[in-house]
Amino acid sequence: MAHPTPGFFTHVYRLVARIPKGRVVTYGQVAAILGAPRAARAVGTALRHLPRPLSKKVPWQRVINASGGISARGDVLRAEEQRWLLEEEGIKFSRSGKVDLEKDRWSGPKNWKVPKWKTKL
DNA sequence: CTGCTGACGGTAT
DNA sequence: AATACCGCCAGCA
Repeated sequence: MAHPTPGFFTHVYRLVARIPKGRVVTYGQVAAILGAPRAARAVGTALRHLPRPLSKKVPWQRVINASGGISARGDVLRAEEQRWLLEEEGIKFSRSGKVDLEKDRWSGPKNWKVPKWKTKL
């Protein structure tokens, strides 16, 4: 079909693309905004598979974990780059490497319509 | 359909 | 504070 229903990953990319520079959101937040409050892990999976070409349009570095930290999960190189990119846009990290979510968290788009994607089960 | 795999998150230790 | 568990879930073999 010419207009296939966008999958979950696509919605993740579309939302992340709207995060303002200098602000951050958690994986769980992204999931909740998309209408799947328990799919935080799937959001992480989506970003892990972010197509190279899209990395220029999608500010993946602005998505962090619920503790305000960067999820390394083995990929230390990426983690370092992520922190560097965030500091580059003004985000400050505590001595323990945490972002101040109280101050830098983005609450999500205004007048947001929860999307729907091909559901399973 | 079954059974993995994670850039998660909450709880318990 | 740091680990360890465990439930969740979209994708994919």
